[in-house]
Amino acid sequence: MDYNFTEIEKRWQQYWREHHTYRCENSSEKPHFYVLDMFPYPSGAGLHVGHPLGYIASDIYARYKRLQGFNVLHPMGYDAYGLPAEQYAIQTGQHPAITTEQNIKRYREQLDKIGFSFDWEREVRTCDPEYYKWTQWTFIQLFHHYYDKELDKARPISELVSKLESGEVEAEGEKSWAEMCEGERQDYLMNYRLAYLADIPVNWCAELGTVLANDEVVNGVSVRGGYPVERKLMRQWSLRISAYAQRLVDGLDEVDWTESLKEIQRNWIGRSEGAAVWFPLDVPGNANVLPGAQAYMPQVDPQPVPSFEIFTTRPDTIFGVSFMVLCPEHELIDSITTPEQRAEVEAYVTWAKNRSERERQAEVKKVSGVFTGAYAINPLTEERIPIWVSDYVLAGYGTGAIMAVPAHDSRDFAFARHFGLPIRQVVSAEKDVTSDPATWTESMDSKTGYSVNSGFVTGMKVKEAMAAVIDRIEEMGIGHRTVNYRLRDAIFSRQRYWGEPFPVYYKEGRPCTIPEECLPLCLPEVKEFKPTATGEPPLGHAEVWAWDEANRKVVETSRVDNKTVFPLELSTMPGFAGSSGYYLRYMDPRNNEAYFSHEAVSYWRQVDLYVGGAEHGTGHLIYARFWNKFLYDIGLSVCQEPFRKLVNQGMIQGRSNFVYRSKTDNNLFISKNVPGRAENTVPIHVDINIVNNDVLDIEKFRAWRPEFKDARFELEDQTVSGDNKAGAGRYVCGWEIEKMSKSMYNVQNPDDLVSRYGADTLRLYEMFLGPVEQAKPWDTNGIEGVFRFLKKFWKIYDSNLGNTASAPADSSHPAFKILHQTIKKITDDIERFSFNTSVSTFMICTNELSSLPQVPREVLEPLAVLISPFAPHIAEELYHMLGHEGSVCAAQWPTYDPAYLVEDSFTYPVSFNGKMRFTLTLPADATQQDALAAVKADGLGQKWLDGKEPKKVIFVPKKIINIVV
RNA sequence: GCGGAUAUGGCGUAAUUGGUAGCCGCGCUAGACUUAGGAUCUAGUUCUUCACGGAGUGGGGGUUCGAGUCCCCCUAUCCGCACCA
Repeated sequence: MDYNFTEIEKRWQQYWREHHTYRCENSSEKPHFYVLDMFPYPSGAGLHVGHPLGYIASDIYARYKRLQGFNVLHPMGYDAYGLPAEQYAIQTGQHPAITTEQNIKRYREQLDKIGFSFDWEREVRTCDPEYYKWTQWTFIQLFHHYYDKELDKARPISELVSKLESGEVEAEGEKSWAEMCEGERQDYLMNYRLAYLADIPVNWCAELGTVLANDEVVNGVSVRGGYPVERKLMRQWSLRISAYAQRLVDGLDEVDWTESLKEIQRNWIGRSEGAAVWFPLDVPGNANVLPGAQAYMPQVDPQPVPSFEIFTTRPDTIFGVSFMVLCPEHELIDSITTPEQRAEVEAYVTWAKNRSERERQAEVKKVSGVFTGAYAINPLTEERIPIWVSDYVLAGYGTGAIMAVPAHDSRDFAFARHFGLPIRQVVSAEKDVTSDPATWTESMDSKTGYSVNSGFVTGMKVKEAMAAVIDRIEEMGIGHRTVNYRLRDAIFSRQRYWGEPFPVYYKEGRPCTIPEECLPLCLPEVKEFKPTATGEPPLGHAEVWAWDEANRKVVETSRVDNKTVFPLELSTMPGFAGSSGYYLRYMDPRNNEAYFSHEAVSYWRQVDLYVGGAEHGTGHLIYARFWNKFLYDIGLSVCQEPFRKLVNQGMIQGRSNFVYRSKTDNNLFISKNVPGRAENTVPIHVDINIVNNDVLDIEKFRAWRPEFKDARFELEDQTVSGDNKAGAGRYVCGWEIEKMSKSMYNVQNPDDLVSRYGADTLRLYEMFLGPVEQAKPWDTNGIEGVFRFLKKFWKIYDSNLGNTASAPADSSHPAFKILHQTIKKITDDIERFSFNTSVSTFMICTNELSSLPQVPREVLEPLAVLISPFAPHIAEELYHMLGHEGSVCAAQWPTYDPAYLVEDSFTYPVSFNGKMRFTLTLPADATQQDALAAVKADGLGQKWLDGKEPKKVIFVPKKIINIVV
């Protein structure tokens, strides 16, 4: 009987569906294990071969864990809100819900064909009101919580209110809590809420008509679509993720992720330790009349002095400050600029503010700036220091003001050189040795060496000097140790239609959340998906989009009277909203009373294994960790970190094929290795589906496109042979690794491969390609080998099942040793996610078993179980053929018996001076003396010893014999 | 510029702890079977040499009886961040 994968796969997929084989319960005697894939955005293009790579790996692990007796949660769902469906809607008028539904259906069909063991009864979709109810609910909680720095966790905002009322905490700013009216109090609290509304500089993408989060912008253009992004001040919802910066850094120490991904996150969070220092202004006036200045009270002469705060990571270099720089947005600029400089400063500020992000980033190397005419006083040296304005100082980091130490900061150095400002060396690699900075070509940024020209810290090591300067500054009351983070709050509003509506309405211009019991607040219908004529988001078109406070329901927009009926928020939430908590919802996906029950989360706790792409390092994986920590703070989540172990599957790149068209004859195509081809042809992409092992199917090529119907070919030389001459007498195509894309005709669709080779072959082949974490080009050239292996594997069972009815096999049968070696290797490989070597091990095992006259069923049975995580369909069929009634999923993972693996002899490589010369088989318990004697007795040994006595003999039992002569 | 990763036959890769470099597969070569092969099977396949041998894991140096593996320097490619003070 032949291996009929089509029939087998269809049958078992149906069996699994009918028997709910992969249904998973929330309680069990068994230990629990949660295996999760990053859920996909269901795009119109369907699944390509890159998607399943991670899914196959996690599926193998999930199946393996089940066989080992774990209760495994292995769900799947869809990140269904997003821009492409909405862009499509704008172009065609097709409602994104319909497009999304169709795409999901197609994804599901494609996924089902590959034989994954997902518990589909737990499926979630972020666009489903039953799901996004809880996204909205979380938003409401974020709105009503603030970050308590003392307790280092989120607390209800009502606690802050009572503290302010009781006077336990004093309101910062000009007015006390008692003096504020209700509106002012609400505005004040907005500075503390974890979800807050504020006028902030946002990344505005005009083409997409929306703002974007920092991780959605790369090099000044949007990640989706590559459209230009500009800086703009807008009133937007944000999440105060920066409050969690330290915990997000600390948490990385307790998760099992790759070091590179942890580094990406640490980089993104960008923690830096340093000092905040107040520099007094040498300007007439006092703090009260200088907007943007702060008052500080010098201890010597207790007069409040107007000053401003800077942040530095190099307090030790304070003696080398030769100018100060303010960002163009700094409040102080206006009040300190001298009349002579005013025109120039204003022109510069206007220019700098109008520059797009892209220009700014592209021209990072260009130095620009202007002197304000004002001076500050170095608090340690009492020197007068000029204050400049430049856009190399960023408004969003620190205080937007710096002390410039050109000798030891490359940016300050470039600025000083450009404007001819003094450069003073205050750090030296060697003690007391200085050089003239005028001769330098670059600054000395290193944090090693000794302080020089630095008053009381001169001679100290940099590290000591830093501490000493901070101590002095703290004594003087002009600064303190502090930590800054690069991580900014996440902009949470999108001016789009296809996203979660905010459960928010506006009363006198101030946001109120709708009652939790009224959730979900469903996405309304709109006539158009574009912004409104007045520039409002698409929800501005909705006819039924107002909140009737008294009746607690959504009513016609026209009924807004701002007395009982109020306007609802018109923005929607960003893509990362729905994906930030989906892993928790899977634990209890049909719960209508709560996000998830306490019982469910107490049972599953966290994701034990998360598989997905590293491209989410600065987006989803940060947001989800933040979301989870917040839910932890309010008592929902039970673990601080959501994803215990994370495996990043490598990106699958496309492998494009080319034909070479003659430059002089449009119908002539010259094969790759024809001499002179390179100079006389231009490469043209050709559909990879009409190329096999880089050999072009000429007939299919002629049929591919009308302009090629009369194509003529110059083929490879018939006579050459040998390596790399695959196509003698045929047309050989060139190839290149590129992004998988329609326009390059290199997209490989898994469905085609499944129908040609079967899902099991596809699964094995994707794993065989190389380590899961490694990026690799997709190349079908090797799939035949894997397919041949499965046929061979099948044949072992097919030819042995007839003759195994007899007595149990003798345990000395050689098949047992092969089996137990395989069990050991496969188990090890799965544990370390080395699935490519697993496939290779199965091949070796199959080759060895095939060479035996017969294989006992005591070997065939565990082997079927062993391969079932990798190739579940064939495993089910073989298991069934062996006489089992149920699914192989109910079997037990085999364990190896070391008794079968003991060797009574070992073949030693014998080296002379470290070079392997020959091998020698000795008993397993041979000693060094035995080994040396055997070498001396051996003919080859005598030859290499050449009559000399060995100087040294290295003998490592069961490893090597090395003789030094 | 900073941070991270990678580099092994014609190709994808293996070598888990410093111990026979190249397992497994593709491709290629020769042969068997066949009307035929994009089927199946057998043997071979790092380079060089008739052979004995020699060389060989991006390049250079080092540690070691022994290095693909450890250390130092360099090169190339990929990824992330990028005026973050």
